[in-house]
Formats: sequence, C-alpha cells, structure tokens
Amino acid sequence: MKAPRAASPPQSEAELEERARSIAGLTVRELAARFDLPLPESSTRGKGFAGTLAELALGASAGNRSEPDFVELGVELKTIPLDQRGRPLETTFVTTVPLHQILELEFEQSPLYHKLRRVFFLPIEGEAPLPERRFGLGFFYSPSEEELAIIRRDWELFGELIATQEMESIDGTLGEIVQIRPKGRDASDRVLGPLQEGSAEGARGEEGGLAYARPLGFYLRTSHTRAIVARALAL
DNA sequence: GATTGATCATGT
DNA sequence: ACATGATCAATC
Repeated sequence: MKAPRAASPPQSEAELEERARSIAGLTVRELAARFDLPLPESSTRGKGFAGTLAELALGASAGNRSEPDFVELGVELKTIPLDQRGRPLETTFVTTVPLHQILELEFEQSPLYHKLRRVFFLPIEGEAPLPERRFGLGFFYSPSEEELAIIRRDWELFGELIATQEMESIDGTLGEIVQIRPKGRDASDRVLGPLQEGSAEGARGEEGGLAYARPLGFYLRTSHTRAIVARALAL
C-alpha cells in the first residue's frame, strides 16, 4: 500500500470539519500508518508528532511559515491534549513574541490577534501512550468580545513592560488569558530583541539598538482553554 | 495537582 | 537562525 500524500487544503470550514470527523476516533498509530510515518521512539522525542499528523490529514499548508495553517480559510489548527474528564493537560502555544516589533504594533495588527481570530481545536487523548492516543472531534473557536478585551489587556501589559525596560520581570505568572513563557531550543538560546537600558554593550551583543534576549512565546492558559473546551462539549 | 521554565524534532 | 509542531519535568 502506497502512503497517501498530505491532503490538499480544504476549501471551506465545512470541508475542514468533515475531514476532522473522518479522523475522529483514530489513534496516532493508525494515522501514522496511513502516511507510512514511523512512530517516535518515545513521547519525549515526539512532542509535536500528533500535531504534524493532524496537519497532514486535514490539509494544512505544510511548512513552518508564519501564516495560518489553513491560509485560504484564515484558520489556525491546534491539537489540544485532554485528560479523561475532558480538561486540557497543557497550555497552548500561540505564536512567538515579536520582541523587535511589539512596541510598534497595535493589538489588532499583532500576530497574537491574527492567530487567535479563528482557531480549529482538535482534541486528543493526553494520558495514553503516544501511539494509542485517539483524536477527538474538532471544533471551531473565535474569541468573544469580552475575551478579546482581556487578551488585548494582556498584550498591552506585556508591551508596556518591554517598553519600560522591564522585560526581565516578565514570567509565566503574568497575563489573564495569555501568558509569556520561554520558547527556545534551550535555556541558553538567544534572539535579537530590544536593547535594555543598563545592559553592558558588547558583553550582551548590542547591535544598533538591539540586544540578545531569550526567545519567548505567547501561550493560552489551561484555565482558558478549559472553558473553551467545556463550552464546545456542552453544545 | 497545577504551573513555570526547559526542552525535543523538523523544515526552510 | 528562526519558524513550525508541542510536551517534559522540576517546582510551587
């Protein structure tokens, strides 16, 4: 049996939903077999495997571009691991923090806003061994006006901390819906960010108003995704 | 048990 | 180097 290639992009939200229905109930092992992909040797080494499988099966535009997964639909795909009671086990990564741009961007222009406008959540069992995890039934989500107001407040809080040279004080405790946490290869990873006052030039790699900083990411708190999932299951 | 900071794999 | 896909594991 020949391995099927990645599905073509869905032409509508209805088509995306239909494809998701067709894989609901399948395990990671079963879906990997359809694409002739070897299973990761351990869950430690396969952290993104289920998400990649879902992209292949649903027809997300492959690759790692800074675009929505379904470009034509403007939809972002997120697999979300749930416990047996249907509660998220992990926070949800949204997008990298644009350290060099955040001071100039209004919320409506931010990658955070654009990624969250329209999301297709695909639940997956999170407690079984990776190969045995089953995909659930996916559903669409858009933030309400109330949620958007809170997310905008979070965005502006972080922007202000960076603008006032308090980047070092940003940690995972801040933000009501969205938090900022490290998102790098390891703790020594660095990207070019805004120059912090008082930093030793040269020693920190200062370069035309930029300095090296830890790469950071926006994540959705489980308290929020829990509410989203609960709402979707209740419908 | 929930949370925060650290980490793994892959593609361009 | 940096984006994508996230989960692991030490600590609170």
